[in-house]
Amino acid sequence: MRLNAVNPGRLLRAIRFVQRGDFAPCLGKLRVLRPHILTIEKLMTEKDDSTRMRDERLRKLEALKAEGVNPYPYKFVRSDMAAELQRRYADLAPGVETEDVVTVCGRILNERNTWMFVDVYDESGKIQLFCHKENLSEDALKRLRLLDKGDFLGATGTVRRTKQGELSVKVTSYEILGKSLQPLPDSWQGFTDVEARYRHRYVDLIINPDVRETFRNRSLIVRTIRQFLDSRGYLEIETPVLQVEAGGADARPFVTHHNTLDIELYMRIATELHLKRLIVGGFEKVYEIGRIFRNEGISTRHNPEFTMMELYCAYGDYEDMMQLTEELLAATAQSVHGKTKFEYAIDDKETVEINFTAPFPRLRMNAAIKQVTGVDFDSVHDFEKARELAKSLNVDVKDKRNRGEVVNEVFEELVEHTLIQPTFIIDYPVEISPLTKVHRERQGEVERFELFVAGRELANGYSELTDPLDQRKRLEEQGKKKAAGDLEAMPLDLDFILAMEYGMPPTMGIGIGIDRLVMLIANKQSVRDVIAFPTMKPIAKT
RNA sequence: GGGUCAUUAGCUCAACGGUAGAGCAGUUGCCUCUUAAGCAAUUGGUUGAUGGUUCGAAUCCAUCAUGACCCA
Repeated sequence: MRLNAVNPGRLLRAIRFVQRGDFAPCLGKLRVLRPHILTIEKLMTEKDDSTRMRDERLRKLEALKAEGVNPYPYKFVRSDMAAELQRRYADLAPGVETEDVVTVCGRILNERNTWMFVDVYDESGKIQLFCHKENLSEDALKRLRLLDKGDFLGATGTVRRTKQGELSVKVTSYEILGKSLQPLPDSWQGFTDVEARYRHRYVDLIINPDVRETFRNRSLIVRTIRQFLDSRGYLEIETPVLQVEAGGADARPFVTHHNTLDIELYMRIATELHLKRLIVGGFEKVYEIGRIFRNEGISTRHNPEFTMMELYCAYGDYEDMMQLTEELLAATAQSVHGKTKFEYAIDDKETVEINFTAPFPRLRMNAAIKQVTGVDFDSVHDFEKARELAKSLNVDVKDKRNRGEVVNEVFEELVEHTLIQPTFIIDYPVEISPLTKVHRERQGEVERFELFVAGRELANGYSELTDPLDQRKRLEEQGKKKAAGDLEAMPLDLDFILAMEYGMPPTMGIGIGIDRLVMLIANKQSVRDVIAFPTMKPIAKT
């Protein structure tokens, strides 16, 4: 270790060597250290910038308390929201003062001219406070200096519009409603660090108005779906998250443990099997908007927990289901945009207008593949030939075990990303659809559709398999896959089969990924932008 | 899982082998005035972590951590 470095950080490391007793290499240089000892001691005792800023706010907090002010009071009664005032006084001319007294409250995000002008934001928007010395007591004026950006404030005063045209409340009294101890990011430069925004979403929400907008839209979309379905007589019923077997989809579940039963439980990967039990039980229209958990990778398109809407309706088939889906999706787009067409940025370069106006085109999977590649899988019936064909298209199918998986892989690899406008891909291979009725006309296929928009899967629906004997056979096939090491294969849920043996009416069903739907309608490219608190790796403690 | 890039003050970013800087925020004055925005002064850093190379590392190398993008 050489000690002629003057960087305090390096010196500190040198000190550690000395503390360890390893000072032989630096004996001759100790004299160099002496002038820096003070710097080092300062470094070791002084706090970093963020702590000092917090301390500054703590100082103000104590000062407030010393003056008998409770910086965290119990309640505050306001007369008006900011946006309501902006509406009501939209025609008030610059420079005009009213005698209307209002009381507002919100978070301080900006201040100008040493607390003479204070921008307060409530959930609806902004209102400026005008704190002039002629309206405030000397104490109140002085106490303004104990405020910080980020504090919650309530204020009473008269409404006026300043000469510069800003609607303001001329403050006669104010009250601190919640002291902030943390400095907010710079409001002009913004808060752009993606990781920090997800980890500290509350700060993101304070600083970035479009983030609040996104979650308002998300709520609106979910509410629209509920209203749409409720008005058609659908019943929302909650099904278990904790299950002994996690079935209904191809995915690896999260495993958890029940202490008193001392058993492993799985978190659901779909709501399908329980909602269908409800159809057996006599409900004819059921749905659930619920959290699903899949133990998979994390990416811009995948979060381990996400929200899915699943719906089942007796006596309908997949054709009826597609029709309902079109109407439902049109309604969600309408609720946010007021129309069924909207812009979506597929990537940095390309923005398209997505058209959610019903009806969406239907295209058989094999026809879609033929359209893109020129290859017609309708005429290929055996596994080996299908595999050869896929290889000729440069699609890797070495881990595929049957013709259906190969065809699906070709579709996902080559066709899926080309489907920009809403398109129903219909008639899937039977091997990859263990819960779907076989096609009434076409051998080897099932009555299943998936809806693709902007190159991504958005929904998945079928004419539900209701034949218990066929169902048992198909799940036994899955069991073989599982035994062969496929971790995503479905388990054999014997109670589900038993339920079906009691008899089940023809049923249509669908699952719609709510997060992906919100991404589309809110024009977001990452699923983390539409999940308030996305799953993050914990930061390693050092 | 693989590749590329990123990580420097509270925030947004410079410095790319030679004394770690700016703007904003913060603090202290003065000023009762404003729309990024009054004026002036000023504090603030173990450059993500750990090792290594070097006379000298924010900078080069290795490993790790976290994230973004692309691929699987």
